[in-house]
Amino acid sequence: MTNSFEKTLKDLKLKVTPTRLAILSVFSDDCKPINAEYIFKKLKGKDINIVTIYRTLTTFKDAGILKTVDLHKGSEHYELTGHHHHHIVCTDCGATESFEDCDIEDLSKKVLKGSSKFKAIDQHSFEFFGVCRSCVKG
Amino acid sequence: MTNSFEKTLKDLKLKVTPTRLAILSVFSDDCKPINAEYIFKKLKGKDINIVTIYRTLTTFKDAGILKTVDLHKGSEHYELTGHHHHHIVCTDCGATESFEDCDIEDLSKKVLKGSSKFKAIDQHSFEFFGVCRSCVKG
DNA sequence: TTTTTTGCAAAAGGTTTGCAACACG
DNA sequence: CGTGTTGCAAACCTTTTGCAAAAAA
Repeated sequence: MTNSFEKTLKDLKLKVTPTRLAILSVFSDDCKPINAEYIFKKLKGKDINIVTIYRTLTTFKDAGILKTVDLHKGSEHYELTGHHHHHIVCTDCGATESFEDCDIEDLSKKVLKGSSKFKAIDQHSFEFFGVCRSCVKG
Repeated sequence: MTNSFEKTLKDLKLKVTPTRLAILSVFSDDCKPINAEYIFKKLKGKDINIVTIYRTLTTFKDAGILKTVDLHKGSEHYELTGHHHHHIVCTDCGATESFEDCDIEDLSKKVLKGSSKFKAIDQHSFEFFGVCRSCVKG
């Protein structure tokens, strides 16, 4: 069975390389937003330069395979695009949980209608921050 | 008439200095999220070190006078706390507009109820990104 | 006078760039 | 073989830190 990411890359006319497949595999292994450093550590054995990881993340974001999520963690976090969801982030330990129930379409339309400056709205950031159960027991 | 920021600082047991008043005046002059660099340039004539600006911003955030807003602009942006609102940001020119109509309390409760990991939610990030009218004419 | 604030220089952390070597197609 | 990808070193940008001098209370 060929890695399904191979097809994704080919469809996007991106070259299929071991490095790229390795990076994508980290995303499917860990279903949460991650940063370059995290991927770098996960792939330590493969001697992939962190610069390559940064470049690959940018390439994948431009291609629409990945998107960035802002978790207030001081570095850019990425996750696979696909189903629309958002996160709750623990401000203590950084743990994340996702939720899907976000009915922002309506609000988006309403806000755009009420706006004097804007012609279109195409993205939004939306994350909750709080304290998770393990941190509250401190 | 004494600057009302003086009282704010005194109430918080923060020392009143020309630098701090100058920084606060930038916030009341420009009602939008701004970063350290912006304040630095606005106060060019006063020879305030940018390190001092960074430190002051942190102090004010800790004191609750300012809060940070994430506008995907590569640097931390701050604005006066006070009334709750959010922003639309132009992904082309960076222009911002604010809106107040955000009914996130209900969703927050619902999300927390549905969460297995989290005990409390106390903050959220929520901004729209789009294209403003002047940029659409490009 | 005591404590906080500020400036300066230097460092830190995350990310990007230039260029040559390499590898996919 | 040609173009896109990678590694390495170095640069860059934003932000933080250490320490001594200056200013607020």
